[in-house]
Amino acid sequence: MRISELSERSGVAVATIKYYLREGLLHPGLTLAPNRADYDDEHVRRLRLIRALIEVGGLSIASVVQTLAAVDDASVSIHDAFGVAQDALSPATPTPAPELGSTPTGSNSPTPCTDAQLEVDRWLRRRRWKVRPDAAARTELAETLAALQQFGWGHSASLFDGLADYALEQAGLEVGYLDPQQDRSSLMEQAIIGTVAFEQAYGAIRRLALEHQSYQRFGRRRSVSA
Amino acid sequence: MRISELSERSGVAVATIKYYLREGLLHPGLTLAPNRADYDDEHVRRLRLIRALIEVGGLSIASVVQTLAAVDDASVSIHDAFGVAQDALSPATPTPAPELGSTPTGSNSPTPCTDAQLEVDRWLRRRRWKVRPDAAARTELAETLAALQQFGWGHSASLFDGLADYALEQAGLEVGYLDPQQDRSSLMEQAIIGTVAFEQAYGAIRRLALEHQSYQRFGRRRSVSA
DNA sequence: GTGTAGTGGATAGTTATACTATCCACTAAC
DNA sequence: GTTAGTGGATAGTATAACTATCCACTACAC
Repeated sequence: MRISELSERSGVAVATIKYYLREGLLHPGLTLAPNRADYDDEHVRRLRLIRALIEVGGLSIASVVQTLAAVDDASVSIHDAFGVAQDALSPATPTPAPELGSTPTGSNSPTPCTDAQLEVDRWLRRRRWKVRPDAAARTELAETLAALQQFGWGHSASLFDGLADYALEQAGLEVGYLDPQQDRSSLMEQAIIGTVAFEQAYGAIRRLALEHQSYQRFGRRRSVSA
Repeated sequence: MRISELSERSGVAVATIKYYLREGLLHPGLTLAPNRADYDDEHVRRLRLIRALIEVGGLSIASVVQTLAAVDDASVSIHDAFGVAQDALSPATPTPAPELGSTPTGSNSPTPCTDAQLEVDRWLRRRRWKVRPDAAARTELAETLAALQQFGWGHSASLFDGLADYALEQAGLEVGYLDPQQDRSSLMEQAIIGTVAFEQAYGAIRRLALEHQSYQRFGRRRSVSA
């Protein structure tokens, strides 16, 4: 298959495919001649996965590269690949804080992130969840906890207990759905798509549910004092 | 309060505050002289909200503008403001598809999005959820359904039934937590932060739970055939 | 008074991301 | 033997979110 056919079949522009090849998202085709290379169904399949991660999961190209590297590396276990995919979904440490005293942050921000971080770590220990100490989701959760605290949504991580009970159950179903007997790359793909797509799905469903519930509670009332 | 003090107290750089003023995210201070304006605690508070929406929720500046406009517009009901915040959280219609025949998409992509869209709309009707027909989350959910279908995660929206039952319950708790007696702007802020932060929190918790469950199922095994 | 740090406002520049377009030597098929 | 198309390289574009510079001016210290 030539690049133009790959483009047609995947719906991805030729220039974009070339870009993905350069970035290492897509394996190069079999070079038949200096200006002739052969692509196959694996390339179509890979492009579908790439587009799904970008469009559905909102991953950056760099995150996709990392994720696909784990998919392709046969020495990475399914479990470890899950970890990579999960970190790729976390919004890439939005708090680098390069330790410069030049930032306008004076005596403010009494490291609420660290407080929340400790709280989250303690909470995870109480629940006996086996997660890497450096899992990106830990930090992410600590940041959302800090934000919720600031705006009057309670102070302790036990705020998340209900969510966690349900998430554990749901994650069990999702992981259980995967068949360890099928071939490794399909299993990986399915696990990764599941990780990103169900997360988006839950977000969307939650927003629909919130809209429905807020209609029940606040609907038809045209404003609430000033 | 002068701009430098506002910067110190909020931890946002002066240049960034000026940028937010230009973009209309922050109300201008009270102008005392051509080069003197006065900012108050409301500005500090607003900056905290803006940063939380951007850092925790990952919203774009444009989405924040829209959300804050709803917060400030006293004629917008709480319920409608929820809708605005929810749409701001959806990843801004990543499928504009400007109807150009020039795109490389030939006869492929048998509008799976539309099929999934119909399926999602039917599913919502079955559940009797009251949501705007143009809610962004509908489209988003349809897209994730299409992705899940493509990768072998089942075909019907009933895949989401469990998620939806739980989301409904959780959304009820969340909306119920809001006190309609408190002043409008605090209520709005709390509702909006809740919408964005709990969504991120659930995502993070879900990833932690997935990691835990995948450890139980796949951990210690070093790869699964090739 | 005079100097100077800081201000508000405008405008221009920067960095990063994700493409998109152009160029070119070449070649396979008509 | 022409020509549409290819692979590969390189350059350009668009957008987002800042960041930096400039400038006339002014409040306050001395």
